[in-house]
Amino acid sequence: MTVKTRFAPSPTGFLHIGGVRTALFSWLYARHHGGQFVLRIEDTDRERSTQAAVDAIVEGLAWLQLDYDEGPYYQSQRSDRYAEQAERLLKSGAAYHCYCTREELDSRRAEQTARGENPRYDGRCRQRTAPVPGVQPVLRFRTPDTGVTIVDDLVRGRVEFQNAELDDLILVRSDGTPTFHFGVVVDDGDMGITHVIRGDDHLNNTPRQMHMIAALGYPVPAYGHLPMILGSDGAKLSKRHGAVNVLEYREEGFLPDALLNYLVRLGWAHGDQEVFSREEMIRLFDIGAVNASASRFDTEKLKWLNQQYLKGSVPESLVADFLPQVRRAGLDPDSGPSPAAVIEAYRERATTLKDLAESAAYLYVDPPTMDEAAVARHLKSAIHAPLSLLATRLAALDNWSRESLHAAVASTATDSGMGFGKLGQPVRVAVTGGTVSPPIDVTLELLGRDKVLRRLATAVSLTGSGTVA
RNA sequence: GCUCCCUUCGUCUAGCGGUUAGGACGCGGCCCUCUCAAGGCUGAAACACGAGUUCGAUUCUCGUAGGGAGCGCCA
Repeated sequence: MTVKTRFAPSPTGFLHIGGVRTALFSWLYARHHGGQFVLRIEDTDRERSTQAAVDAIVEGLAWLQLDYDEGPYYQSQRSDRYAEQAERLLKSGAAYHCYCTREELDSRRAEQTARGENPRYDGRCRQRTAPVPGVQPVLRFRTPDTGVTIVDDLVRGRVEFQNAELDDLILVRSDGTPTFHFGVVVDDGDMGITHVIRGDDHLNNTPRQMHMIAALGYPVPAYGHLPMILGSDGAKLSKRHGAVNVLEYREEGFLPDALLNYLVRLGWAHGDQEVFSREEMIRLFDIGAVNASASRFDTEKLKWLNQQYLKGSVPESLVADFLPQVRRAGLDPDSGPSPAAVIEAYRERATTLKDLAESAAYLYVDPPTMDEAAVARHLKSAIHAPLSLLATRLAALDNWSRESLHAAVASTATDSGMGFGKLGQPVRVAVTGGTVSPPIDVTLELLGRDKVLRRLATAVSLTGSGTVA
């Protein structure tokens, strides 16, 4: 049997991080087994579905490179098929018309709740033979009253449900549109889905869907219900926890592989391994090893992983994602050194591409923003002469390379009777405006001769003016 | 309320009857060092509770407590 899984989001908002994890596990399962992965848009709720949300889903999956073999299918385009299957169920007696109004249903539910019962449809229209004039009926599925339904869940194990606890679900609304439950079942059947991997909020719906899918004559798929992802405080993940929209992670400068790597470790592990390439994820993923308990989203660990990926990447491969970050920081990429060189110098001291761009701002802005406290501390009159000597030597340097720059700084320090660090830090402040940057030779090389000489000259006059103690 | 699910360091997790309960993030310390990082070493930090089963429970069973989900003509 060829494995076929699907990701079936409803386009009522952006693609959130929990959805991505579901998509990832479903995709991994398919890829691991050499099967197929389908994208299906569940837009039966026309009111809340938007094209913008569909676009965000497609774009998010594309960014993460979670590729699908079929789709996107749209439930809104399959109405005829649902109507056809509804008719079949009605004819076979597996479904029936229900004329109860919403008001009646609501008040009965209220009574049941008041009595401490599980609010559920009482099945009274099962026996009805004649239509009720003036009422447009819904179609309900006749769920068995007795027996148990066993869900052999891929992640939960065996879960039993008493059929008597299950009520008759609505398949088709009074306006003729299919409900989510019906759409899912018909689609999974038609599309030949063999493994349904989804959030565990659907576990309770599973036995009823199994009955429906069997009544329709489809083979019942295997199910795997994934635990939720919570916010760092243990509450349901929401906007106040920071980014929940995947595309915001791109804007924040995270790499897609890092995000996927982080997500795959939420609820799943392979021994002590933390870093997984895509190929390793596919090869090692085992849905049977997925945890049953919910986990919290920890941005700190994501950042660490992102840095691991930054360090491990070839700088050139990050350029395309880096340039937009430079622009977003209000900087002009053309006013700085080669992007690959900046990435090379910074990738092990940045957690995201965004902060990489921000920390490198002095390479682009001329003159750089000066940190006043750093200036006061490091650019004192005592450093005037060494700085001046260094400026002279650098101006005479005919090879602007890391090695010769390092030699120039070192010899200047020696000749000035000071240690390398005593000179290095003032130079750093002079040319970057701050106290933090890559090694001084790398920094000077990156900045280039013009900027370095200009900035040193400024510092030389500043320290020699007598206005700084 | 009813049904179902979950419970190992702060967090993500390994463990699948006998372990000094391991790793990772974060946090502290030390080393390295021109700053910041990175890297190396290192420290603190967990089996929710109570009964069983067993020679022996983190591990198996049942309760309790605490979390979560579902109970819509939403998905």
